[in-house]
Amino acid sequence: MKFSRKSEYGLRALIELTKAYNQPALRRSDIAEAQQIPVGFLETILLELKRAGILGSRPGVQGGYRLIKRPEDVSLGQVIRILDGPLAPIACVSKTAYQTCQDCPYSKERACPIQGVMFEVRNAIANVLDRYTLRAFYDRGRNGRLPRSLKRRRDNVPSTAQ
Amino acid sequence: MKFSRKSEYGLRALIELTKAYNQPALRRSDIAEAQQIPVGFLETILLELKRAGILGSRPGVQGGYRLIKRPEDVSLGQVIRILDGPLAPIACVSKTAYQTCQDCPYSKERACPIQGVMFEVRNAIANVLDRYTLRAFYDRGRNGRLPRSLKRRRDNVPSTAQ
DNA sequence: TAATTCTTTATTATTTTTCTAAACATTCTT
DNA sequence: AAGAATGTTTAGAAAAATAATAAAGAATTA
Repeated sequence: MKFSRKSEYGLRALIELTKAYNQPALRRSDIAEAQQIPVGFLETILLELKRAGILGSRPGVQGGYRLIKRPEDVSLGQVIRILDGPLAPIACVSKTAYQTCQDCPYSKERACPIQGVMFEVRNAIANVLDRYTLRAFYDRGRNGRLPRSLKRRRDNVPSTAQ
Repeated sequence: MKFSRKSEYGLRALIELTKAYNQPALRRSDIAEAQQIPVGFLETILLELKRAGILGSRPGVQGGYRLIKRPEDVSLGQVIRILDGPLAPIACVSKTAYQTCQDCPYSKERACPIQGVMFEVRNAIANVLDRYTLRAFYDRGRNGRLPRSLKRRRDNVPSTAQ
């Protein structure tokens, strides 16, 4: 259930771009260096984020990438969906990429004993990731804590699990 | 963020084995047929579940696999951890398989702007999966609904997301 | 026009997942 | 004790997904 390297790199690149919001564009090589990301791979990531309308770019001297949406208007869920695809742990509970499960022996979905749980998992993930925006990267001071306004509704239930 | 086929097959096999709880063992070929799972792959899955102490088995005539724990004592989270590994979306927020992120530029973890969110995601997933047990497969009648006793604490927040 | 930087496409490498095969061991029945 | 039915183990092949690289091209600025 890991996120891909691509999502991780994408988020880390967006940390840099959010810090530079409303400032001169960042070259991909600068981002790559700051976040230790292979520059060629970063390229494909930045372009996907650009096509999705989150980043803008300009070639040439003084060129580079910059965040063109307000940090508070970009949720981490959006970013991860762009780079990694649907959040749903199985296709038959995805809201935008729904597919019947291949080989699923339950023709009527109400009868599938797994679907309900997976739907809850999907919602639980989406509830967290759609609640956080890039603003969390922008606000974050040197102590690394979230601003109080974002701490509401955290379900910080203790667990012995992995 | 998909679960692997292995986890899906494992859960589906456990549906059959839970329905047959306290009844004669099921042959792997019967499970494979009922749930449309490649029998060779199923084999490795059943053996992992056996080594983890969830299933028992016996060779020979009348042999097969059976659930040796009570359905209510096996959470879906346990099953998925056995077959797919940690639930955490990145290693640095796993409780039992913690690792510092490779190439992470934040030496002090409190300073990583991503870790907090991912920790919440991990908890959100674990909260759902550790709350459901195989009992959900045992109880489930032909209407496919959960028994009322299991519906508590469901965070069924509507979302437009995938 | 030349330097800089993004853009696009293709391709390769690596890793993970999924699946198969075959020889072996155990249990039960007769 | 023999033989049939079934699980066990190991190795590894095949397929798919992920990660990374390369190279030629296009846009922008000075």
